[in-house]
Amino acid sequence: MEIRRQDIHNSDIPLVCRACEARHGGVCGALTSEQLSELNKHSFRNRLETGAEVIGQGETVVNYSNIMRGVVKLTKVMADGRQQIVGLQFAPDFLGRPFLEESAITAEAATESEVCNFPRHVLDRLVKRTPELEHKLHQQALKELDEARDWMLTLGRKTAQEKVASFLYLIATHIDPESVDRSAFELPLSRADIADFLGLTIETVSRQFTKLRKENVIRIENNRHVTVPDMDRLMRYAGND
Amino acid sequence: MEIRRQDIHNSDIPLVCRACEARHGGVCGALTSEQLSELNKHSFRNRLETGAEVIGQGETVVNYSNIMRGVVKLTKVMADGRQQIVGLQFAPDFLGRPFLEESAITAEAATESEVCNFPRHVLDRLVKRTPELEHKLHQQALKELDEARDWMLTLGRKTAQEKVASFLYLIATHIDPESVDRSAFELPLSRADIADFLGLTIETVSRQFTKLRKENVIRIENNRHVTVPDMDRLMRYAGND
DNA sequence: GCTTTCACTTGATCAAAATCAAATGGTGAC
DNA sequence: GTCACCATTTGATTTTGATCAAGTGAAAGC
Repeated sequence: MEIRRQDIHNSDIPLVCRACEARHGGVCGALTSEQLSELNKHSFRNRLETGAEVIGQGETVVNYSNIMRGVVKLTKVMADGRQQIVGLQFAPDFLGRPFLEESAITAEAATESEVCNFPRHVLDRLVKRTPELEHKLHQQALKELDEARDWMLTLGRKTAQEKVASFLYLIATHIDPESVDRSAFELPLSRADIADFLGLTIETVSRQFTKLRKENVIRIENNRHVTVPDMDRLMRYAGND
Repeated sequence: MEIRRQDIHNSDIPLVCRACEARHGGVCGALTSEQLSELNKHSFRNRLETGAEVIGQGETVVNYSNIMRGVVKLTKVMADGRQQIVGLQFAPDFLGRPFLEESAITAEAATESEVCNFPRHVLDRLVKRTPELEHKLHQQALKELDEARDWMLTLGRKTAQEKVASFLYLIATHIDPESVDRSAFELPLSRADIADFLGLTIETVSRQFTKLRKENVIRIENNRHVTVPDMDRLMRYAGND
């Protein structure tokens, strides 16, 4: 089902939206120029330091957001502090759980990021009047569901080595959607975050990195910069044949 | 956001739909009587034996379904046969992944079940014309996403005992939505399926059942019938404080 | 009635990852 | 330059759950 690109004059579009990448890839692409103007009146952008919280588990949702730049992690915590990252969102993803007052997860910036926020009630009103917008949000939810289920297989059935390789493969294919060369990238997560994403400890993550490095599956510089000489080989290590 | 119940005369509704529970709880509730009649022309019901496959991983999706009765498990398999259940669907859930040709998962009956099937292209056409229907499907996708993320925490961070307790709690609260007394129920899954749902082996699942039984958290008869004397206690064993 | 089969349980041993502990290496403050 | 701090790595040991193997019990077939 192809979506017809709306023929809108750039001059009708709010200034800040014109150069926005999320406008075409993200949910704003479903809006007419008037709707965009309306939404823009209530929206504001902000920069997030690494670790800055967008919304906390159990808190009342005030805003939805579009990620303009950076990586946002979605986490769940248990009462005793055990933590699991249940999703990673990359620009230009929509951030938020429509139709619920209270957030079941914490969202926080994994890297220095920039987001564009809209009040929940404004977007909710817009969704009711704009089937195309609901369709976009529906597609986003389905994409996240597919990703969550893929990751459930990783969490439930893969070995530590396969998990770490799966993580590297995920980052390689998601960090920079435009880039042709996916063989070199910066890890957006610390070892502790990676452990929380994979259901492992930081020690095990570190050991598996060392092992993959010694087997020449990856090269690592400065802890964060990774090079993958053979992506298919990494994929095999990840158990995705 | 409350959805106005459509004021439809029963006489306009297809005979088979009149007594259908999924009509109000499920996606059909979003349809007018004409739309329901239209959809009904192309739909058919069938009974599924335990283990019967609704759709296989990698196959082309021909039908969507509503679960009328029973429990359907959604699984993913790796090339070497390792398997993970990534979702359990209970009546009257909608079954299917809108907008994708190829299924990323296998869906099969965990118990003897009954489903109502509609051809994909018929429902897809209806979705485009019926925002209310897309809204229902969107809500269903979001519900499944919430459940998937809850389960990711279970898979990634809980101990074997907490996992088994979490499974029992999940079944207790989902198997019979109408029932007030949730303290006695039949397990819809074999030990092997439970292991695949929890990312464990059958031996570990069995041992944890024995342990929970010895600690009087549950009682078990005939392997499948479970009684929970204290649901809050089970919840604590599941790590959900 | 007896055997076969299948699901489940129980026991013994093993291995993978967690835990506990210490070392390394880089960065920023002074 | 030195110190303090933090993230990461590496090493030793322990624990949890997997694996291998044998048993039990109930239902189905002959």
